[in-house]
Amino acid sequence: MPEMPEVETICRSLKNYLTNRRIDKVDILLPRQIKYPTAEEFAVGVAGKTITAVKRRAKYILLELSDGANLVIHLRMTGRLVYHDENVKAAKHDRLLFRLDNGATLVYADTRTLGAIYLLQPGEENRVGGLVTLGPEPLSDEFTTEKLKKICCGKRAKIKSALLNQSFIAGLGNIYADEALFLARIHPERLAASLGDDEIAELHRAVNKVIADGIKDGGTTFRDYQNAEGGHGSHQDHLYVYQRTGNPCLRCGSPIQRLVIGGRSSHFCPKCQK
DNA sequence: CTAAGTACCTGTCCGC
DNA sequence: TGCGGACAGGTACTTA
Repeated sequence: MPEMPEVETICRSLKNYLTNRRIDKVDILLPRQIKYPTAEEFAVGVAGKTITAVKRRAKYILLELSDGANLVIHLRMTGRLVYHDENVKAAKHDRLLFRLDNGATLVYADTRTLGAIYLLQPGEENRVGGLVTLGPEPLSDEFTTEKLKKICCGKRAKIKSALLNQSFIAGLGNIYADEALFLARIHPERLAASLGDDEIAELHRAVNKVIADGIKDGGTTFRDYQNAEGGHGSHQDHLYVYQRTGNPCLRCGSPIQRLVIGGRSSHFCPKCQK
């Protein structure tokens, strides 16, 4: 569900709520969401530890603990992290309840249960493959036009699929990939290697803009996404193509079309995007 | 190595 | 009303 702007929004709030809070204990309602170590070891490992920092890498949330361990959370499609002031009881889709030293509860809820949670001790950072192989992030110094050119060069994959590959660029998901391609006027089925220098430059600018706009709007809420306060974002009101199939292109008025590319639905303007 | 297809889950919506 | 199928902000695994 959440892409980089949604995860960034959540992390900015969590930083305020969680920094220097101690986890008294964790109630694990669905052990299989913990991928490493075992649920029992996880519970023992976090109990009594203080959260010293809240960080984000791509779509991963990292809670740094006082013993040097890292509590790593990936929300996948429907994961949510919501901070409650009180000692709440478990609701329908709640999977983990972190009880904090100030009486508050950090709730991890996940309808589809696809999310992944890890506790990594110092030296175990490589346990999470997806974290190790991440490419550069939009808006970072490493994500330059030149870098994007190198990423696309020689790739026979369609540009839409390439944008979703986290080892190429880290943080884009299905919404923002479609939005960036619309802004750059590039058809999602174009092969990455076929893009010219000017198109690469446009795409680089577009990726940075859609991600920055998404963060400014506090993310995109379609159904499941909630921020750390349980509220929603507003970027769904400013989308160009995503989930706008049949509606007029905001640039030329042509009906937006939908295609399945790499198993993911893709939305684009057949007239503007070449 | 790259690229594509499938599995993992639950819930909602739409057509028959 | 029920039932089947398509679909949903993602990634890991298998196959070619």
